[in-house]
Amino acid sequence: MINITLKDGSKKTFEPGITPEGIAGSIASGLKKKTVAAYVDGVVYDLNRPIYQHAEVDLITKDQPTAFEVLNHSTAHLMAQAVKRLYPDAKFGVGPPIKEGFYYDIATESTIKEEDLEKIEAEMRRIIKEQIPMVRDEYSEAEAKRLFHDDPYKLELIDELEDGEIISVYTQGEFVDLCRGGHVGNTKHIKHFKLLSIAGAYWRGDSDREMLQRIYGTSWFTKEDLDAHLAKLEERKERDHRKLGKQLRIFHLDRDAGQGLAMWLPNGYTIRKVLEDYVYDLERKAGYLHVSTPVLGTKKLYQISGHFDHYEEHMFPVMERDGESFVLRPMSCPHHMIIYNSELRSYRDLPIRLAEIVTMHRYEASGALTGLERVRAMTLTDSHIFVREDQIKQEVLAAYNLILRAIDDLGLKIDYVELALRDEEKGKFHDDDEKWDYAESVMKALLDEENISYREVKGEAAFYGPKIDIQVRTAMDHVITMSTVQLDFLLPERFDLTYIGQDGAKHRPVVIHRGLVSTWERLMSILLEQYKGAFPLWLAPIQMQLIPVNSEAHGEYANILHKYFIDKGFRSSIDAREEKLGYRIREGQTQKIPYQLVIGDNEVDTNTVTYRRYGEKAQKTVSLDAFVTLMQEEVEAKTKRH
RNA sequence: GCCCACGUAGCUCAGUCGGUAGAGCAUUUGCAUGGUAAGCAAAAGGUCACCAGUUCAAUUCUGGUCGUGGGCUCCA
Repeated sequence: MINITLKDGSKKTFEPGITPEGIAGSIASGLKKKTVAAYVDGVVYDLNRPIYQHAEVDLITKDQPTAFEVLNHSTAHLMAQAVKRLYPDAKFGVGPPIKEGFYYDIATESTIKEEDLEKIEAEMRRIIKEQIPMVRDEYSEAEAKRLFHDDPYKLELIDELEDGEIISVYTQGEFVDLCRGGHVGNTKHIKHFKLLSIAGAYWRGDSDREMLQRIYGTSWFTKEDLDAHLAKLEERKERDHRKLGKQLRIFHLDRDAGQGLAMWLPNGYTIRKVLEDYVYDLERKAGYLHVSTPVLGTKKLYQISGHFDHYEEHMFPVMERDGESFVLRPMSCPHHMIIYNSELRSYRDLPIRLAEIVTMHRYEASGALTGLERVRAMTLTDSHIFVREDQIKQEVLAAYNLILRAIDDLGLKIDYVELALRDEEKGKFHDDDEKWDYAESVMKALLDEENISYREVKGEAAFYGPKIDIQVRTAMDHVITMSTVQLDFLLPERFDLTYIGQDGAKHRPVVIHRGLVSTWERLMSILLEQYKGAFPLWLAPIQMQLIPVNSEAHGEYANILHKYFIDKGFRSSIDAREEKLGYRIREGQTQKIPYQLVIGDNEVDTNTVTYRRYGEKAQKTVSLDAFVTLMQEEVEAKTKRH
């Protein structure tokens, strides 16, 4: 007999060979139904994997995240079996569970088309009906290699396993796959799934290797969960900034204007200008000095900085004129270095915080371009802070706090903070271990002292130094780098930056690179998706729409109000067209204008306005002054509506 | 850049098993004048992304180019 200790501390004895399913069934039949797999001494066991030793067992029930992974992993296998039946030459790469489902990478001479997914789904249902058990076996490396002798992908994976690691193989009817597990034990446990899309994916994620066909799918325990997930995917399409950007006339892309070269339409530019003014003011109050520098610069400038050597492939090609080489700038750091050096600096001058709204151009791979999210011409509020070493901590922290403030004002949420460090890869980072060690230790110490929790990522640093990246999760569930604070000991050296210290000697300043809220392009895509196009009042391109009931009777008063609002600094519009009231209201609603004001006899007679807030059905009549106060307070509150 | 799919009016889409196309909304013009999500009618609007090939004939079939989308790679 073996002793099984359950999670709640209770102990039970079983015959050796008992399975997690058996343990669950011995406790309650309801539990058996809910159990998908189990942790046995910390290792995930299949529902039907026998246990032969004394062990601690923690049953994994359907409501746990691990259960979703197990289910989706098993569904990936189920799909692979179906694919193998339909495409006998198919070989398989990897097929893991992912956050919202699973995928499997497939190599076959045939091209699997979107319309084939239905056929594969049908075959999967057939296999479910066959109630095929998923049986786990353990192999030695040599045995496993014999088993998969005609599958180059599996052989490569086996080769990379640690020596001595147990190689487990799952047999599911005629289908055999190398796999770590765990699984749901039998195909009959898989019920509610859908294959979603087909895409290309490089083998091992390496763009030099062949491309496999990847099928994405998702699998759930209940039909309700599956339907809810599919509805969520639909809902995401409604939030897509490309769709909203067109509907609300925010930006425009045109093939003749250039791929990835977005044009801002009046509505979009209005929002951008509000953001620019907001950031300018925020920085001004935080002691930043604003500058402006050209979009074009010499190639030499970027050779001095080292950018050209590291990023030439991401820059537009060099232009030649008068025997000199020019490039479109991919960033502004070098210009700011030159500005710093344009006069003699004293230790008393530092820190010097230079800021600029910078337009820059980067050559992004054509396949990477996406709406406003990934473009080739972008504008961002960039800053370089020149400090003495003793000022690093206070200035990094101040920049960090400014970022927190801006993200909060925009109504966005930080997902996590990342500390990007270098790794050993040669040539990727500039070569000065002493400086690197120091810079990395300064960043770590600062985060630790301030109790900021963060994830360390090796190899993600800039070539000139470590960086703190602030990651935001978008409404589309993408994690993106919103803001960054980077420490740089390299560029000051390359540009020979100095200041005169208290001792009268020359010293080298340190540069802090700071990106506040990504680029306007990317920020706009995030805000569109975040607010589903219904912008908070302070950002809304049109804040109120005035609708006179009858333009003859009420048009004059409406016009007076309109001018009054404009004078007060609001973005007002008036719709006095000879159209039905309902028609004009509908149009304002589809444009998601925050306030609609209908002006009729009542309003003219009593000097009031009747408004309807976007998203609400109710109408309210208030005095003109009360309305203006309401608007001002809401603009002031930014995203925090009272 | 790579794999797959897609590209029809300003927008959203239908259609042509090869005989140069249609709807709704938007636009323009009449008529209607109204209290919270589409009043009625008419007109105008398209080299069916572009370039080749096959064919008596191509928007439709084939090839290429460009663009867009889903992914992969990349993202200072």
